[in-house]
Amino acid sequence: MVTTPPDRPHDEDYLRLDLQLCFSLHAASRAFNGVYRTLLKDLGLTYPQYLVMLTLWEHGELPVKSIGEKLRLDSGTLSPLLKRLESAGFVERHRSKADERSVSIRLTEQGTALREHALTVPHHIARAVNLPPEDFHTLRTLLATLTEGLDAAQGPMATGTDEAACAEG
Amino acid sequence: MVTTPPDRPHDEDYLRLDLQLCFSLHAASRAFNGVYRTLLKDLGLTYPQYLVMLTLWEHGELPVKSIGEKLRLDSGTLSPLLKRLESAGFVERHRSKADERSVSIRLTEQGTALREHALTVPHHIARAVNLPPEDFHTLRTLLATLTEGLDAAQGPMATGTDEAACAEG
DNA sequence: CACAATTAAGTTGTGCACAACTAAATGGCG
DNA sequence: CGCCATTTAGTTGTGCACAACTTAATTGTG
Repeated sequence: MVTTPPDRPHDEDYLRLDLQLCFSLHAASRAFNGVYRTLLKDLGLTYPQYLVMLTLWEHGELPVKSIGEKLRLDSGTLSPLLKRLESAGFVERHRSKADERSVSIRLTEQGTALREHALTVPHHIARAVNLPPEDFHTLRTLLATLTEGLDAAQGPMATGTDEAACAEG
Repeated sequence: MVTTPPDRPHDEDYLRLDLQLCFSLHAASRAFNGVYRTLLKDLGLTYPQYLVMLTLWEHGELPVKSIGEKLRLDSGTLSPLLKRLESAGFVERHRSKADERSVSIRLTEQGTALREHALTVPHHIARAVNLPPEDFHTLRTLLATLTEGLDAAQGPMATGTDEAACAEG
């Protein structure tokens, strides 16, 4: 009763294809996360915390909202994460004088210093990834296209402002 | 400890590249998850639950371990997930007679019937993704290569850190 | 046969993602 | 000015991922 004669490309084949892409993306994301977890353990950072630190190292002091826009994370994720970064001693939080709704995130000395240790991370990752630069670029472009399409399909873009990362040169 | 490389061709650029790939993958994964979340809401499934159901629809009754191998998920993730699928009425769990350590997961009638509703999901996804089949294939291949490389790098792990808990086989 | 090692599933604790909500500050409008 | 919608963080609750651990069944070895 399970076997269906698929003379035409039946819906069930789409389920199979769906599983393949879902799974690939899901697995790649988790594999990535796993490698970073190992590498970042010494730094005392998780993978999302590392993304936040990378953003701060690149842009300097930022309000929570800007970090959220750049990384597409909302306050429900960022608030506790930043609190943990604060208790780890890597960042400071203080209310903006100009707009007391806003909370600005600033690197501490320790947070700034951590960057030196983080510099070795990309080397390890690059070796682990082991993709030719050209594939690397293709992958990143495809992922960006995919995300764009999915975001558009998901809902009419709430924010379109500054539009952070992924402006590769 | 880390030996500092004598010459360094702008480590900071690597941090930027790292952020770009991390972010692309992370964002794509979450965007994907978001679209599925919306589509699967009607079915009463989450994205990982959908992956499990796809696996069961394709392979029929499976022990927890096999599901874990196919989806690269461990019991810590699967046990509660399957318990939720059970209380939703989509699967049944029962101990194997042959090996009482093993728990076999079987679709209920309701779980089997759900497949009919799920058949529309890939259409929506395909439209949302909106990638040419060729790009689609390239993406999947690159992701698989990436995962393979990362998984390989994860196991043997030869970083110069103080990690000494390496099981060999 | 007894007993240690292995295997399968489950449990606990931490952290992230996200929906839905609250609280406080700001800005617009009559 | 007072009032209300909006904006910005933060909070709560659910679910997933994963490390570390526990429990029970099976296997291997003496």
